Amino acid sequence: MERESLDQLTRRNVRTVEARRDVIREGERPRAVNVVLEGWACRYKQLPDGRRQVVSFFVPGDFCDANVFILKQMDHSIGAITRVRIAEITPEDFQGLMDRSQRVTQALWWHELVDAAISREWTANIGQRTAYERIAHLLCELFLRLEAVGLSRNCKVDFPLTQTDLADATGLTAVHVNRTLQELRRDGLIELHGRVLIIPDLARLQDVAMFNSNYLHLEHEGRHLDAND
Amino acid sequence: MERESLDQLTRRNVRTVEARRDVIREGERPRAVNVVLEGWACRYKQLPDGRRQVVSFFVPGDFCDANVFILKQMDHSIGAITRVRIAEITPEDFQGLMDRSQRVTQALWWHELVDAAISREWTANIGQRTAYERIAHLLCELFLRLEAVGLSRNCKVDFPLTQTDLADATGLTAVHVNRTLQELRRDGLIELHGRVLIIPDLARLQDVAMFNSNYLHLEHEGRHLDAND
DNA sequence: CGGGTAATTGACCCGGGTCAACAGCAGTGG
DNA sequence: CCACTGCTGTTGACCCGGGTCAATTACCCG
Repeated sequence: MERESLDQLTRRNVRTVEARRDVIREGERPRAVNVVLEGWACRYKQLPDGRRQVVSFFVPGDFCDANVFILKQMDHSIGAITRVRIAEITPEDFQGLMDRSQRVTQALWWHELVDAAISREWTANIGQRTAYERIAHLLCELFLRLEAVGLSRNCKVDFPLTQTDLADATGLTAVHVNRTLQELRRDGLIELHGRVLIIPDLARLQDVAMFNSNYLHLEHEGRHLDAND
Repeated sequence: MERESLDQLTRRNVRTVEARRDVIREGERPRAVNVVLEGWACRYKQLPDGRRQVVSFFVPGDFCDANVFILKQMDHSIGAITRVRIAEITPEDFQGLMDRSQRVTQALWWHELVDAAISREWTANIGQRTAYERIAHLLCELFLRLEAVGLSRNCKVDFPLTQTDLADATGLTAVHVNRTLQELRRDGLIELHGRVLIIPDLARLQDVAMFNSNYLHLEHEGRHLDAND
């Protein structure tokens, strides 16, 4: 039942944003809760001098901040990586959703908590790991998240990020990402060509990345209320 | 009225944790929402090989994750920096709090959103800024947060972090933090001796740090329901 | 086939890490 | 009152992971 009311809302206001365009920009007033239905997007922050940091990726099923509209303005931008289809849920609809069902509210809190956990993991990733471990870690995370929403097929996922995207997300330069990806390939940990990523032995990749999936909290029932699963 | 019911809850189960002890450890099941009443604490994550990343600091008034008990286990630890007094709010009380008042619920969401925003800012800070900018940025943030809860007095705040804490929070080594603090002192941007931090000209420090306070969302009313203000 | 984006390579450099010694100072116990 | 211990801060010498700059080389798409 909750499933259905959510589905309904995500069908109402759908818009499409072209690849490499912004969904919403830092400084703007958030109008709605965005749900990514299709495609990839990212949050990013930009320093006055142009340096750019991607602070999270959105894959299908992800919410961009339940309740953002509580805040007066965006403190970061959301950009489309590929062309994305995005559902906008108005504050009223969103409130209604939470009023109607305790379970949906729980699921939304769950999603927020996981989102926060991912963000902290990124901080630790960038702060402590070497380039090699760091990229391996990010790939593990993305792979598992895609798998969780049914977007993997025998160790293979669609992977639209450029090396520049990876660089902006890991705090490295594109040149160094390039070299590091080559090492990962050479070591047989990944296959990455064009838009396809293959991780032949996830356990091994997790190992070198010191990846512990606990922060994704994949076992909880709450996740089954995600927009896509 | 909401103010009072919250105050009441934070008086009920208070415990004290000594400096440098853990409040709760990664892997444990979260039992309650923790509110820091007094002292400083931090969240941190530790890699299997010992590298440690502090992913946030808690100062008086801060909530450690509304609703954490939704999750099955902690994906990080919370450690006391100084001796801290912490109120534990049980899941039931917490739920009651939210059921009783829409405004409190909003304030809690506000707090979660700000917490997430801070976490993202840290990611960007570590990913993009130089050591000098990075430390300056962290000091700006902490100063403003302390000010917001009334813990500053003419440009001066109590500052119990060691250089090792700063190192773990910024992804630098303690040695380099030491050298960078000396530079900041030499440039007249900070005075830091013992447990006292003085920022004679905050605007100037913000400038070199490229610090934009928007992510703290200080202007919102919601913050006035924090445990300490 | 032309134009643009993304990936790759090479040469060189620097911010910050590492290692190791030492200084300052608070607490503690004799 | 002083020696002892342990933590925090400081300094110096040396090194390396990753950045910078600049030129190519795929690749994709119309």
